[in-house]
Amino acid sequence: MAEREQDTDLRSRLVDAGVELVDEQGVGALSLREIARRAGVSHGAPRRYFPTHLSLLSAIARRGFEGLAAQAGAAVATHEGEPREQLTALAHSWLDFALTNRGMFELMFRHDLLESNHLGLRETSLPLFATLVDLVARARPDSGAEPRIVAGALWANLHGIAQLWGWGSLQLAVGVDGPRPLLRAALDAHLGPEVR
Amino acid sequence: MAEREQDTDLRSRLVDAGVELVDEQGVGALSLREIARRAGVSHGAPRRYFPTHLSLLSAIARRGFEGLAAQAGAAVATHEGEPREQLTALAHSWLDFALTNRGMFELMFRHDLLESNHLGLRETSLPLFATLVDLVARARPDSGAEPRIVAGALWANLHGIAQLWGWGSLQLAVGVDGPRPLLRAALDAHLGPEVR
DNA sequence: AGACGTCCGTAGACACTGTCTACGATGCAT
DNA sequence: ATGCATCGTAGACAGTGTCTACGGACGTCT
Repeated sequence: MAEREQDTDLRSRLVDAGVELVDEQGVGALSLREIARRAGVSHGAPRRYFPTHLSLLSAIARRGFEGLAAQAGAAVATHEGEPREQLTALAHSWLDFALTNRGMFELMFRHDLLESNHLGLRETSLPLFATLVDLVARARPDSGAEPRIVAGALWANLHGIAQLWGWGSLQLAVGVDGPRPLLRAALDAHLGPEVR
Repeated sequence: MAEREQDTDLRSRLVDAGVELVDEQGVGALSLREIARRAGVSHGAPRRYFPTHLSLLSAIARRGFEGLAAQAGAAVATHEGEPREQLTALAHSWLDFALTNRGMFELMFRHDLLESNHLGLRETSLPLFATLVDLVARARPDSGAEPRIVAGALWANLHGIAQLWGWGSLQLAVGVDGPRPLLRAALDAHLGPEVR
């Protein structure tokens, strides 16, 4: 009859509550006091573990980064040895994450709500970008372009599609039924047309 | 000795104050009361013209969209008849706007702060996208790809570069001195390598 | 066993926010 | 001059993040 997750430490309970909350009601619902209420404690309690509102939000966002990194890593692992396939799998995984966990994805890139130092950007985003560079280098070894540049542009493209599609700017203008054609166009553009 | 813009109507004075404010102090400073203070009126005054905080922010953002559209239009007009040049000019203009007016640019795409219907999205963003589609179609007439798709992907790419570069995620990972190489890579990718 | 000290959460205050409502003041039309 | 509509003021209300003082529970040492 013990109330759920009542006996674990408050620190992770708060983050759990925040993850649920952003999932159900979006970024706007992530007030410090609402998270505390959700966790069943008073509004001053979080201060013991998170000195500021932003630090709590950063911890919540970190969960998102970890989830995304795991999901993307799994997608890359399924097509070992085929860089091009790995890249498309990575891209699709990223987009799926953005469209499935909308609130969390928005939070993760609302850098005005995050402590850009403490957050899991260095620890999760950078290695992920490193593998992206590596995959790009192996997917098009003949090209003279610098892989870092291509990877950066591709990353921005991917992010832009996820973002713009997420809030409806693209389906209005482009008029397709899903973001997949855009993703394919971006991949073809940055990696060269697919060989088959 | 008349205080500057004291005699114009309050409606536009409020928007002016907001534009200045977001320029100087960023999106976070755009509270209703602070804008009212800046315009020299009480905190209840804006309600006469803007029923809600979001509607005022939307009016401010509209100024940004108008400015961006004007700037981009001018850039396109300088290279009439050369679609490829027009596209690169458009892209550079867009990026310049994003990096010069950082606060405004952030506001313009914070759709949680904007009334997505009333705002100048339909009136400014859509025609701009239409010219983008047109330019893409003329810049690569031989390609079999649908111009709308290519234009959508390119626009997402452009937006992604502006956004990611704006908050420093890219220069950290890619390690170049400016966003220009990324822009060039994106244009080359989506439009095919430049002929010279 | 008793006293002490540290940890952890509560509760209240403060300044600030957006929204709403009641109230004047101003100027124009009849 | 009288009425009226327009416009801005001022106060209240619920909500927010941060800060500080307080209480209670726990373990350790003498």
